Amino acid sequence: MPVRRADVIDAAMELLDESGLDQLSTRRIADRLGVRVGAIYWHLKDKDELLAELADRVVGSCLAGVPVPDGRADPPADPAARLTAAAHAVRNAMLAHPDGAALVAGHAVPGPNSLVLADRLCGIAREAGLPLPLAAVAGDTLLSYVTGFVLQEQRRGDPPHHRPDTSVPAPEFDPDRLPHLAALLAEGLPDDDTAFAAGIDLLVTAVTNRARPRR
Amino acid sequence: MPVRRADVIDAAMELLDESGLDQLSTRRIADRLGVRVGAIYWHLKDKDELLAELADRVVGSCLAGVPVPDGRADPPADPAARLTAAAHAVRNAMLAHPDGAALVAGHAVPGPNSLVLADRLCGIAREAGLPLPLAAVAGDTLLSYVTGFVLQEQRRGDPPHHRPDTSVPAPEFDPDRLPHLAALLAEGLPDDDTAFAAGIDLLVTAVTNRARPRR
DNA sequence: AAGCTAACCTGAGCACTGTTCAAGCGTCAA
DNA sequence: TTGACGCTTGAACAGTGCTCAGGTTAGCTT
Repeated sequence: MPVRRADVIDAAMELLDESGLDQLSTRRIADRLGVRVGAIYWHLKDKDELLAELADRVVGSCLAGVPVPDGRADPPADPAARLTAAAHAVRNAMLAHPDGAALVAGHAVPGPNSLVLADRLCGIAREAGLPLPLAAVAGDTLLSYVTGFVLQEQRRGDPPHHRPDTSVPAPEFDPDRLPHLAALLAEGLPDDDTAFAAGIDLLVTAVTNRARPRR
Repeated sequence: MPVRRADVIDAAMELLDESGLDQLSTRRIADRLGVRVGAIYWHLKDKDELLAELADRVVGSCLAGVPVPDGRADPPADPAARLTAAAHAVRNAMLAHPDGAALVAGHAVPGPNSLVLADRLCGIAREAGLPLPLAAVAGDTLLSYVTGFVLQEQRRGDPPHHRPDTSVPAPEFDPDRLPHLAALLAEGLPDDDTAFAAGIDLLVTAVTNRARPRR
């Protein structure tokens, strides 16, 4: 039974989940499929094509959690809640795979799922009352923020053997030159979940306030 | 005259500016310095160490444009303006080098300049009236957004030989499944500068509104 | 049954990458 | 003169993405 294109992508996905993005080589994929490297390139023209496919799968896996704009007559039910739900769905999808954020951030051409996601976010923003170009910007802002956040979140957490120093976060840390960070460190920094929730809250209230400057 | 550590980083920076991140190899740096590869590894232990240094230089080059929190008695002069100025400075610094965003997004341990930047942003947010943990979140949100935005901005613009199809942005583009994107496309999408400005405006007014929910 | 075509795969190889390390310079101090 | 030390070389290792002429196998046509 021959290997099919989808099999290659499946194998790549498994490999990604097991060992992260930088262990994902064509040779390893071939090994897992019981095949030589050249065979990979019959199904995919590029490694880039592979990664694009993986990235689109990752964002696709969040679409179930992203509410569809309901399109009913106004007022549509709580656009703010739908936007925050969407943001969390996107983050969770990225967190579900090692280097998930790097993957989706790393490739230019948006796959079909990315387009659907962008469309939905824009749609919800419109139902929140934003005019079109601004709604698009809002959706894009939300997405850029989420990818940026998860990117640094995963990069902090992923490196497997990079914790010889469990000391203070910064080796040489001059509290006089960095007064606010020092103060923050003193009263304990928030964990990723609450920081993300707070950031999203900030963004979403910004969007909904922009929609109705004066109620 | 021997090569010094700073020389290596300088050469790497030049190479980055000329040909982008994926052309930046240790061998090429050595060539430029008139030296063999091994010499590089006497000055730097890793390529990662090199990239971290480059990244910190990039964010360092924006610090001049990032206002220092003035620390005067309240009300401090226009924190909103200072935040947007900072955001634009960060973006411009990243745009000044190919793959600048990928560089700073790509490495976990924040260099000294990154710490200073984070501290300043947090400080401005505090002067805008936010309590400490929230101010930190606000600064971080802003940074995550900027890096996320410039990341996709540069990835769209950089690929050197990837424009055989100057057709519509999306090859198969079903306007029924993507109604909002279709509408957006119909009335013309905003360029990067205005989109960024709008996104920052969204974020900054969110921050300042949060500071004073009712004036 | 013979022939043909297309899908799929192999083997070998190219040009490159980051990284290591014994050995060798060159310069300065003792 | 003898060391020691800073800096560099040469050569290699193990891995990467990618290509391609040539082989296999299966199914369809005649």
